[in-house]
This record gives sequence, structure tokens and C-alpha cells, in this order.
Amino acid sequence: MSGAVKNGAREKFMTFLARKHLRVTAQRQAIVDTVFSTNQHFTAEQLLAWSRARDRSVSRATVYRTLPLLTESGLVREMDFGKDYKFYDPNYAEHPNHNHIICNDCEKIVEFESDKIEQLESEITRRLGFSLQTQRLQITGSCEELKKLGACKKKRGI
Amino acid sequence: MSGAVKNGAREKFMTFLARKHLRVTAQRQAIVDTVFSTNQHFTAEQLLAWSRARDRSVSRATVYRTLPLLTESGLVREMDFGKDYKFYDPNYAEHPNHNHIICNDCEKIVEFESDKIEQLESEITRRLGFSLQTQRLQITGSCEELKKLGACKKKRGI
DNA sequence: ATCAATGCAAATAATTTGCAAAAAG
DNA sequence: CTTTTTGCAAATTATTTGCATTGAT
Repeated sequence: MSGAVKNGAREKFMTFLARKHLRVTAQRQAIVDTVFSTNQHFTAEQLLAWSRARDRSVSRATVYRTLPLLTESGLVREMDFGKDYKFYDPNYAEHPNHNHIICNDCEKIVEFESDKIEQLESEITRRLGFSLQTQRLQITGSCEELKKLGACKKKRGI
Repeated sequence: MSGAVKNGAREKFMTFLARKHLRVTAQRQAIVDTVFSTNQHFTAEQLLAWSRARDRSVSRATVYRTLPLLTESGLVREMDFGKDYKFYDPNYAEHPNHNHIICNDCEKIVEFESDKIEQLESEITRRLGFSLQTQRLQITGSCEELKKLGACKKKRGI
């Protein structure tokens, strides 16, 4: 959870704040450091808990107010898996076109990239008169464990 | 909105109800007829309004209770476009693997299918140790109008 | 008759927001 | 100093649920 902070991403976010004349507060730093020290997808609630471990003064409101800044900067992507809360993915800075496979039972998520799919996408998009901006491909299926045992031991591996 | 009811889909849903020993009520009929007389994506709230036009006694609660039956039957698919409400797509009975392109400005949605992409998906999924159950590919981009004029005249074409 | 299905209104839960106090620039 | 940002608690809003009643089988 609390590995090394990715300074590239952190730096980029600071630049983003400066460009918009937004202030660098202790709470924003705690939140941003938290985000860029994991590769995991997280929820707002998880981000709150982890950020509080760094700085007790971080509030839920500030987390919810910082999340839009992170997505607007392009360094984090909001993802909807159809649950009643959203997930955030901090890996788009490094892999802008990656996709997700989610296990139906344990909800384990694996990321992958495919040049061939990307190419087909832009081809089809063009043919339909659009120009492509973003794409998201989500596959759900059964992981090895689910296939073998009929159920996964640990659920909710998000 | 109120074109001809697709009797194939309607019929399949009735079979689905029978198999589960669920009852055919006037309200369910109004809702189901509404769903299968459009190709448009809709929200729960829209479905309520349209169903009420057929049968004033349909309540919001019944709409929300019927929607899971429709998705469970496989005839309708729940879709999350990251808004704070969900959309439902009644076209999965005819096109089980179709995908969506959404215009960034007017939110016009175009559906498309691609065998090549499907094939790549199942190949990749297999390679990662999963077996594929569902896939959803969402592309966002600029439609012709947005590209040409810089903005779309009518917004929110959902 | 029996038991599922309904409408209503209250409950839930993620996210948003108003406001007075605190802190950044 | 000025203006943004904060935490708190209350508000918002889509969806869900308990319950007494209605209606399908």
C-alpha cells in the first residue's frame, strides 16, 4: 500500500496545480502521495483511509474534492464497474490505453494492452465518422480458481 | 417511443417468467411492452414515465424491481456511462456482443459489432487464464458535427 | 385459498455542498 | 491581507426495502 511514491506522476500533478493557480495543501499532498504510491485500483473510501494514515487531518470532503482534480489532470481515471461506488485507476499515466479483465466471483482485476485491438478500434471509429478520444474495454469472466473450484476463496480482491 | 412491440423478445421474457414461476401482472406487461417497443437506451426514470403512459398504476418501485429481471433474462443490459444513474440497452437480444461509441459533446450513441475484436478478446482472455463471459467496449470521441462545427447543436442525444 | 407482487413511504448510501474557521500565497 | 481550502454536518439523489394490501394462479 505504502511503497515508494512515483515522483514523475506526483511532479506532473504539482505542475497541474500550479498551472491552475491551485494551492498545495498538506491534505492534497497526503492524498496525492497515497494515490501515486500504489498501482491498485481504489475507492474514495479506501483513499480516505490510506490518506489519513499519512495525515490524520484529511477529511472525506477533501478526498471527494481532490478526486476530480486528479481525473482532470489525466493521471487518474474514474472507472465504473456497475457497483454503487466508483473505482479509480492510477495507472493511466504509464499505460494510457490499458484494459481490464474482472473475475466474476472474487473480482480480481488484471490489466492488459493490445495494439491490435487499439488499431481495430480507431479503424471502426473512423469508419463511423467519429474521431477517437478514449476507449475502455472491460471483460468479465472466470479466473483460474473459479473455473477449477467453482468459487474463489477470497472474495473482493480489489 | 411507442412503436411496435418486438414480440420475439416479449415472448422470451414471458418464458423466462414462467420458468421462474413468476407472475404475469399488468404492471410487468406495461413495463416489458415499453422496453421492447424501443431501440433507445433508457434510464429507470424514463422507463417509469413511458410505462405509466401505458398503465397509470405502474410505480417506481415496480420498475426498479422489474429491471433486474430484465437483465437477468439477458434481454436487457445495464450500462454505466459514469453518470449518476444507469442506462439500459434493450438491443442485446438481437446483438449480444455489440459495442458503443459516444460523442463527447452531444452524447449521441452509435452501436457497432466487430468479429475481429471479439476474437482478439477471447484470445487474450484465454491467455490470461480466464474464460470470457461478457465484454463491454466503450469508445468516446467526436462525431462529425463536433469535428466540423466545434460543438453539437442538440446536446444529450441519449 | 395461497403466496407472490404491488404501491407507498421511509431507509440507505455514495457523493455533494453551505458555511464559518484555518491556511496558502 | 486576500482568496482558496478545509472539516463538519446537513443536503441531495438514485436505488432499495418493510409492510399492509391486492391480485395471479
